[in-house]
Amino acid sequence: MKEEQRLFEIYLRNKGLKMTSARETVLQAFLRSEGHLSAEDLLAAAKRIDPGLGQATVFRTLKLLADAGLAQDACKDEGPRRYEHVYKHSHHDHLVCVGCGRLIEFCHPQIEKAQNEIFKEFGFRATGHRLELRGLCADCAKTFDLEKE
Amino acid sequence: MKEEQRLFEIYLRNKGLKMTSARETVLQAFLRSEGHLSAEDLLAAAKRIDPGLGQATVFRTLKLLADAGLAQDACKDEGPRRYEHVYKHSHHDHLVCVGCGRLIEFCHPQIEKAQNEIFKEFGFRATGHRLELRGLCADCAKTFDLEKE
DNA sequence: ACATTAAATGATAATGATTATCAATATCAT
DNA sequence: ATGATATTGATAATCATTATCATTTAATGT
Repeated sequence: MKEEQRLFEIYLRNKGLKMTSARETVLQAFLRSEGHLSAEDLLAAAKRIDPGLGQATVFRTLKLLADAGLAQDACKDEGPRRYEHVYKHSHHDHLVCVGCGRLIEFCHPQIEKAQNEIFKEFGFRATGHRLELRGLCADCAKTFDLEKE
Repeated sequence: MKEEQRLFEIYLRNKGLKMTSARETVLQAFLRSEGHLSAEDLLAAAKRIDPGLGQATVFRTLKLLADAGLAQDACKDEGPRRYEHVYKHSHHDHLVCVGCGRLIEFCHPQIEKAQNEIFKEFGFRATGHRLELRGLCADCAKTFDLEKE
């Protein structure tokens, strides 16, 4: 809990930015949450702490959190952008059903390894990666086949 | 060239939709293009074929193309959604520099293989995947380190 | 503590991308 | 050709995000 706050403070200081109560509120709301959340979600959560909080501040702070490496956006094709935790949250990739939207999180060390090879190959310093597999889950595949006939 | 058109026609027929000249125009424009293109890009290209074409039609048709499996969206975090070719275009993954935006396309058979294992493991029928590695290219990493001091 | 300076805030307007509406038109099966 | 229905382009509407701006707030130096 406190560790992330410290990281955020350090990040802000290095950038010549200020730690404000509004930013603290947003950070708290973010840390208490789980899963993929949009700016709107986070605004709602943060307003439960400070009802006077402005919407724009959430957007702004969310960007800072991402830049600070505490949040990253979880690539979703529809709707608003969604963020997820990075710090002290084990990395996972996504398997999503294009039929029903079911989302499975998985982790495949071999893939992670291969990715690092690629970063090295192109002389990149890794900052993140995102792997999204899309397909039909067993149930939806069944339904889909029936529709075809 | 013609093959994609046939596929699209079949797709439309199966869905009870109609092949119209507007859709043909959009498809032609899409097939002639390369790379990642937004709805706006495609509208511009399609208008060179038929200046009277409406913007909404491009959005609508692009969705159909994606649904038909001819296009898929190339996940980009900023700006409008962008689509890329699927059919008869070899799959590639993306390595993007968060500093300068440089985009490298690569292909790593081992990763592809591992992905198929995951689909199998969860009983999914694969329809697509997207892998995006993000980092700093050598040049930007250098600049970045200097800034810190 | 206090003043100073620059950044941050919330409200609101503005933008950009996408989607909904709708009357007129075009397509397909018959 | 005819009729049923999908499609069109124009426009308005919506959704997410960003810009603007007067006021407030935090960090720094005294």
